[in-house]
Amino acid sequence: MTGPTNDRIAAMKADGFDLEDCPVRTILDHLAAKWTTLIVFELAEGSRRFNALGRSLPDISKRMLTQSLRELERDGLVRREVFDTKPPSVEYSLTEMGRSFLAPLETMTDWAVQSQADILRARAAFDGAATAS
Amino acid sequence: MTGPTNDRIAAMKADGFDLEDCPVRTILDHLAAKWTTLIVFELAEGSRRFNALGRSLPDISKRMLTQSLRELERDGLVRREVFDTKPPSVEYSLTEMGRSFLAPLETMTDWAVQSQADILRARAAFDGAATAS
DNA sequence: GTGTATAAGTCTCATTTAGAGACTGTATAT
DNA sequence: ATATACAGTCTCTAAATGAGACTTATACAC
Repeated sequence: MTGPTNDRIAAMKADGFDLEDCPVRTILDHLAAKWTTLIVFELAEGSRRFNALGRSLPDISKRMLTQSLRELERDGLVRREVFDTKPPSVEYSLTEMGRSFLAPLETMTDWAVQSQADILRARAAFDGAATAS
Repeated sequence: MTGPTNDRIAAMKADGFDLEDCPVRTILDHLAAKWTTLIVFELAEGSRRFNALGRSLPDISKRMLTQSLRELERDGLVRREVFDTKPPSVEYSLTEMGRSFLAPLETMTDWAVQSQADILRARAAFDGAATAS
C-alpha cells in the first residue's frame, strides 16, 4: 500500500531497517511457503529420496518439490546427497538446524489442532451470517 | 505429484483421512499466508483501522489486506467492528483466539531470530558453491 | 531384443493468484 | 472550490504455480 508510513515504521527505517529485506521476514516467508512444513515433517521421520517424497506428498508437483527442496537446502535445513547408483539416487534429510526447526513447527501445529474446533465453528458462523441476508 | 502413495498416507486415507481437506492443513495454510503473521503482530499492539494497518504494512496492497483480514475474521482470530462515523470507520482487533495465536507465532519468530545468522551463512555458502563452477 | 519402469529432475504451456492503481461516495478541513 | 480521508471494490497486468511431456541410462519382464 502506498502513502506515508506510520511513526514506528518510519523510525525503524530511519534506523536503517528495510522491511523489504528483513531477514527474519525472508526466513518466515520460506517457512510459511505452502510445502515447506509438509516436507520438513516428512523428513523428520527419516531421509527420503526425491520420488519417495513426491509419493508422500501426493499433491505437490515435481516442479514445486524441486523448488522447495532447493530453498530448504539453501537455507541449511535440508541436506542433499547424491549416490552414484545406476540410475543415480538423491537422498534428502534434515540437518541439525532442520531438526531444531521441528520444535517451533510442532508448537504451531499443536495450536492448530487445539484450535481446530473453534476455527471450524467460527468459519461456520461467518459463512452462515453471510448467507443469511 | 501422481503415482501410488506410500504406506503411511495410504493407511491414513483408508482411515478416512483426506489430505486435500485436512483441517489442520487448511489452518496452517492460512497462518502461513504471506501477510497473516504481519497483520496479527500489528494487531497485537492494539486495535487498528483499515488504513492504519495499511500504513503499518507499507508493501501490502489494499486488495490483499482486505482479503487477509476477511480470512482472519472468518477463522475467528480477528474481530471487525464498524463505527457509524462520517465517513464510517472500521476497527480491527484480535479476538481471544487471535491472542492465543501469539504464543506459537512468537516461538516461530524466536527461532527465526536465533537461526538467522546460521541461515544467512548457509545461504552464502550455497550461493558461493553455485557460483564457483 | 522389445517394451516398460525407475531414477531425479527440467521445460513448456495453461491456470491461478497477487499486485498496482483507478474509482466510489460522503464529509470535513483548507 | 479543492484536496483529503474513510474502507473498500474493480479491472488489468504481472508473477507464481500446476500439469504433464521429455531426458538419459539401466534393469527387468516377456
